[in-house]
Amino acid sequence: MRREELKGHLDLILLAALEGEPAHGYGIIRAIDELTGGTFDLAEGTIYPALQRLEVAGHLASAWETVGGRRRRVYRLTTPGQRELARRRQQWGQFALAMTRLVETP
Amino acid sequence: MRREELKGHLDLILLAALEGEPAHGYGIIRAIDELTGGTFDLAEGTIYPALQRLEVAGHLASAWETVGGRRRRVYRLTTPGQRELARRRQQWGQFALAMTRLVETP
DNA sequence: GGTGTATACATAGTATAACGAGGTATGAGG
DNA sequence: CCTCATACCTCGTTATACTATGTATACACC
Repeated sequence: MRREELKGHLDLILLAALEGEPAHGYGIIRAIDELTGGTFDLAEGTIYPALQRLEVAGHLASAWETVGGRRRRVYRLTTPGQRELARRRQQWGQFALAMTRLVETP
Repeated sequence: MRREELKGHLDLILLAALEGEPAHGYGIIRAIDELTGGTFDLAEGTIYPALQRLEVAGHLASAWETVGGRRRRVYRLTTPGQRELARRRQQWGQFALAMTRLVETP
């Protein structure tokens, strides 16, 4: 899938991915790939900078973990991040509704 | 609405706007604004270059018209443009479905 | 012990496209 | 005349997803 479409929606995806429980970048990539049946096969160069942006913005917080001898940076949703997630969810709903109105075959 | 979200979706919007009958840029802007209840209030600097891109790509064709003493550049959907519209509609469906799966509150 | 694969992180540079700001011109209404 | 709506255009900015590349560990296989 052409990735230009993702612009402006990636943050919502990542915040939503971390809603339930903390996770690390590589794991998020695979989870998204699996959940969407391969529709979103995100590059590492897409995810890692995006997670960093969200942490700088205060929406995520990270901590190092070691599992099976490998280091992971595990991200969790902060309280401001939860608010941001709600805000973006609503925004997505509005966007999708508008798109549907414009694009639906009458 | 933040416009970053539009990236990659504007072409679909414009092709769909021209599906029924030809229209001109300024009119398309107002039609989209009205249909979406103000959610998409697109700037002229967004629309005009986009229409030109689509014409260069062969998906639209344009002709000058004069209505009430004012010149309009009227765009119509070409046959390749209709195929492109169908393709992008399907793509949007896939995108929206994937987003819904990732973002829906469980 | 070497090779390949999956896991896991990171960054530097590029490309693209929507947008902001500015410019031009006509017609109608007061 | 002045303002407003109509109608077009273009240049420069900016945000951000992506490509390419590099690093390192664990594990299986021969």
